Amino acid sequence: MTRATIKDVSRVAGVSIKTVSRVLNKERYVSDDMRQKVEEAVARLNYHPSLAARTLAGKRSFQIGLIHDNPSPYYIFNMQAGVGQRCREADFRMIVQPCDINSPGLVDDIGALIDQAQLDGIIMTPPVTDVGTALAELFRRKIPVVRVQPGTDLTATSAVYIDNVQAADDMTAYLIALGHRRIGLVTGHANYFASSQRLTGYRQALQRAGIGFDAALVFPGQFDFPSGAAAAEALLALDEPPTAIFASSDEMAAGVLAAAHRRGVSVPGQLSVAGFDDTDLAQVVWPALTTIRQPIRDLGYAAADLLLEFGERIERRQLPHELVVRGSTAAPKG
Amino acid sequence: MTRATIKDVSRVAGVSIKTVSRVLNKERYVSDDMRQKVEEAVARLNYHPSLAARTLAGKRSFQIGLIHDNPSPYYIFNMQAGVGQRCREADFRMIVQPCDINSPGLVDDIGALIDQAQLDGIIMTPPVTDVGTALAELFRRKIPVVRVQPGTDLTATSAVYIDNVQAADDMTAYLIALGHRRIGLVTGHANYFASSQRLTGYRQALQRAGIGFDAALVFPGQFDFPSGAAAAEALLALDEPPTAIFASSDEMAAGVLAAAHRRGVSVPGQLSVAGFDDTDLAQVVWPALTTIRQPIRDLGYAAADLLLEFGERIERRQLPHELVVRGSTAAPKG
DNA sequence: TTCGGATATGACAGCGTTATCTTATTGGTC
DNA sequence: GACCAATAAGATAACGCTGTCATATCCGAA
Repeated sequence: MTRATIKDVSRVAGVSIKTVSRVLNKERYVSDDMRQKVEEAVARLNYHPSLAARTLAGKRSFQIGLIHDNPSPYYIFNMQAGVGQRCREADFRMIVQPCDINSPGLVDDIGALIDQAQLDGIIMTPPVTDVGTALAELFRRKIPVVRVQPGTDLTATSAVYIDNVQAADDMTAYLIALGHRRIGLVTGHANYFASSQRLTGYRQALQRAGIGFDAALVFPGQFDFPSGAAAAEALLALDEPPTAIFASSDEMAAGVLAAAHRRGVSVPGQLSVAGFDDTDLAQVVWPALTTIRQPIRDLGYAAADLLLEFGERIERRQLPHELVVRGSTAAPKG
Repeated sequence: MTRATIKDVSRVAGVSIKTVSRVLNKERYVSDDMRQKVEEAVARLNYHPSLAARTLAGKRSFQIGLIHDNPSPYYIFNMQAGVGQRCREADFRMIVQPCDINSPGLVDDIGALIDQAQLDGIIMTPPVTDVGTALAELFRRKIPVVRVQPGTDLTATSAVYIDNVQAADDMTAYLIALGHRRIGLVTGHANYFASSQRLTGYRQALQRAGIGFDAALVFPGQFDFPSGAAAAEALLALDEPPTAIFASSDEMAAGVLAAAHRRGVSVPGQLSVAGFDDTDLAQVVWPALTTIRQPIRDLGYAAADLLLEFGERIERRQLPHELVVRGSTAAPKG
């Protein structure tokens, strides 16, 4: 028993294959009578149209690509979940393509992907969003693109994002409100525009509170655990150490926690620690992290939605973030 | 400028399209002369064959599916990375399909996926591996299947796996060697066959050491953080609490750590804690977890390899696990 | 010298859809 | 009552490849 084709359906339903095609594609000018006959035949034969044939014959492939170079399992998992759900709703398929933004073959790989699979659209996540050569290639091919949290050419493509500046401002202001005056900041990887945005938000909140900016309290990180731990070691070794450390990712915040534990510094008693992202990690370390919830899954859903709803038309959508207070922050001593 | 087709290549190279096809598919009976001409033309035109056309015309689709219903971002991320890498090497594409093993539409969804995309093979991860109806559907379609860590019908399909019994035995024996006699066990979700296998390994090691099995020390978990914390609370509240707790996943071990922290029980001073998997998590909690390294990425790579190398032929491959000692375990006091 | 298998290339049908064009049929308007 | 637009359905040609079959050449053995 081989799989049913559109011809089988048309024979069983007693109509032409074009009519079957019309029903499948929800085109106009089909009588209810015909539609019903076709739908019955489809169900009876358990017919599923061949994507390959649809792609070859038509202009659409019913597939979109998700391109990323992101080492965070949590981020990718949730992004895929969001994009995947929207795809399922539209009966589209999601092709996931990890890549390496430093590879010389990056642009060719992306081009090959689009050519081979005839993708209907592309979603990119940071830091791929800001690779100029890759963007140029996509423009050349005139393929609809949605970028998640782009850092450059903001109006060149559709985009979904959160307000990183405001988010970092919120967290910093929260720590200030608790009574902290010396607040350390561990920044993120320089490849990510979000890193500098968060620094901006941090400075903005300090300034509003009339607290001077102290460059000695800002330490560069890579978004990962070791760099968070290293930054904390350095910050805690200062003559006048901070009473709170705001890390630009939960992973780095976990590193800060580990460094504090190692040094016998109690959290939040002697040191408040804050993260960013609200990944699963935030709730499985001890104490649980005060952090900024970034709706990664929703960002993915929204990205796919823009692609499917608007295609080439450029649209932008900002999603809300949220300050989540848990056990890792408290008022400073004294 | 529209994309190049095989006709363009054949024209530029001055050969028939069939010869181009032969070169592309690395078939026999092509002279070096021809091959070179074709390759030059392919490069010059930046030609990438249409997957849709290849799938429609040929017997293969150059796509395999990865079906999972697994809530662990880390597991999925690494599995995808492994499968994805092997796919890239073979110029195949990976279609990721999350699913819900409790959904009544599961079997239909899988069938639709295979029909629509004409997949060349399927990889399944636990617990989907052991859903009888889904397996039956795959057999009906005679599609090559590789299961990762299957729990039932072990010889029905190709499979890749680690020796869970031995791994749990190794960890338990290690704790015994440290001097522990009362060792708590937090088991995994009942849907996963690995859960009972690990219990078997635990009992096996106890028995070999002449330590009686105490059912009060075994607590059911769900592989997640809250259930680990709950289990630890219960175990630590016993009249005679264990000096070590072996959790069947790192997430649960993190829960155990949190419970210990909350109760002021020092780790590893008063309580040793061990996990399973060696996910990223193991190194970002404090203290870092002693655990069993499960080569998830390698399992994915091996699964794809079996599919691509052997197709329908049933093959099995066992991969090595590894005991990783970190700071969360030590000899018991006294 | 002849024959046959291995090697090398091409012509062309067909895969299962969608797109285009054509052909009714219907219903409202003047 | 004639005409035109809107509606409804079908016939058939692509789409870009692979599979099949036909054909040509080469080389070594009988």
